[in-house]
Amino acid sequence: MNYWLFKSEPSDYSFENFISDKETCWEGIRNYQARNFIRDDIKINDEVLFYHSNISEPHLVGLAKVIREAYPDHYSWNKEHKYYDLKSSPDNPRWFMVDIKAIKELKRIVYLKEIKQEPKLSKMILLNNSRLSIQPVKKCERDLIIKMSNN
DNA sequence: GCCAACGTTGGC
DNA sequence: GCCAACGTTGGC
Repeated sequence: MNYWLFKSEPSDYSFENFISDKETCWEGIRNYQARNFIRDDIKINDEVLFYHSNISEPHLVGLAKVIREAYPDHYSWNKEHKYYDLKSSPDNPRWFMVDIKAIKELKRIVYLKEIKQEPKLSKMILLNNSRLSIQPVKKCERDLIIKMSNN
């Protein structure tokens, strides 16, 4: 099983929204690196750390698991949709999504500030490529974050 | 709201 | 295939 971090701006889609939906398709990824993780690497039952970005105190807020592997992001060929891409089509989809299911809120929110202060987490992509919205997390990193959230 | 970092686009 | 211009992300 692998671990991932998914970012979302709470003003777009918060963990609270997600909890009330129970499940969601992770649509709208329009970055090739993130797309490749979705298409090639994210597997059923992988665990997702849900991160709130682009707010005053960015933080990890909850856990989810993958319940459906990559399938084409059909919004990408819907002209009405915000994430429409001229170059994507049903015959040749450029973008993909996975479905995830909410597991639970973390016992306690873990702030970016705390992650930065923890030397063992200094290699996290979160701290080194701040723009990647889907990123792998090492098991040891994930375990430490869970531990932090339980304290 | 600013702006650094980084990804994408397109002219050459 | 280079790289300037431009757009977006996201921390602050």
